[in-house]
Amino acid sequence: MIDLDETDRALLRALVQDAGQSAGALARRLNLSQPTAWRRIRRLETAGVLSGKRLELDAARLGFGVTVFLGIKLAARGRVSLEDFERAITAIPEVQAVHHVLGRYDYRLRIVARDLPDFERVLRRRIMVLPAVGEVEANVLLSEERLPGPIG
Amino acid sequence: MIDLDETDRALLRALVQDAGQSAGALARRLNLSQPTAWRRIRRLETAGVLSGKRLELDAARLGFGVTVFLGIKLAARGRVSLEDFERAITAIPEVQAVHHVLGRYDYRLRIVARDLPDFERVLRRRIMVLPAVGEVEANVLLSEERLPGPIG
DNA sequence: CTTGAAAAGAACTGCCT
DNA sequence: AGGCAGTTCTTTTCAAG
Repeated sequence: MIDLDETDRALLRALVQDAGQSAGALARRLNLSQPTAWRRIRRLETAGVLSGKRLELDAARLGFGVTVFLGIKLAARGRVSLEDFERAITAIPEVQAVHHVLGRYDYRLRIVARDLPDFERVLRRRIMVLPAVGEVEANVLLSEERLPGPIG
Repeated sequence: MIDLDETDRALLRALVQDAGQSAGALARRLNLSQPTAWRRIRRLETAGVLSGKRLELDAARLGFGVTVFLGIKLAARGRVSLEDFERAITAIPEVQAVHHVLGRYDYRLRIVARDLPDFERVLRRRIMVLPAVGEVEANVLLSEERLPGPIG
């Protein structure tokens, strides 16, 4: 764990919103010299704070109009191997994210599908057929907003 | 909605995993010329498929060791304004994402906190005090894995 | 910590197949 | 559509105040 000053926080805040900005552009925005901004960013990368740049895709424009969050409680019967379940679930192409969680459910999945019939196919033929699956709860995504979070 | 050939898909697959690659680097990887790769990426940007590059932060290294998913059902009493609720919830610094969903819950939040006592503070003093909040369910994140999804 | 400058590389443009 | 060669701009690195 590293500690940041206000300038570091400002850099992170700017980069979390748009990672496509150059060190030079950030320097101008924050009234820093270009080498200073560049060195600070490099320091954060080296410290492992910046884990990577990821591309955000517009799923709807690619024909995937439906996003569903699934909560899954594993079946209690028998010894269920978490590794086997995770292997099976990550092999489903429509699964975008797998969260192992504590609480009412054991896993929380983010799934995309072309439309609701397509989602039903994924649910019935890919998810429900897994022997480990117990209770399932679904939430269909209407809209989402990402926020900077407490770092910024 | 746009349709992609195999080359576009390969480009997206590469970029989803690491958005920090230049058009030239991608061209070499996929046996394309630099201008071709560049033109295709630009075409995808113009079409709105690439909605942006976001920086992924390692929350734990920044001192935020706890991530919790909250499902919130709005209170039925009175007319609850979704806009008011969204305004209040997005003003909480610890909230990283707000999903408006259909199903057992109305909203699904991703929240980060320094530790469990800190999360309890956020839950009690920030979330539960909102008049619109009805039923709440929490899932503490143990581990997560992001996958390319069906586009790649 | 800054400026200035040079080397490297990326982005973009026309022209040609 | 795809590629070649070239120009322009930015990033990155280094040297010096």
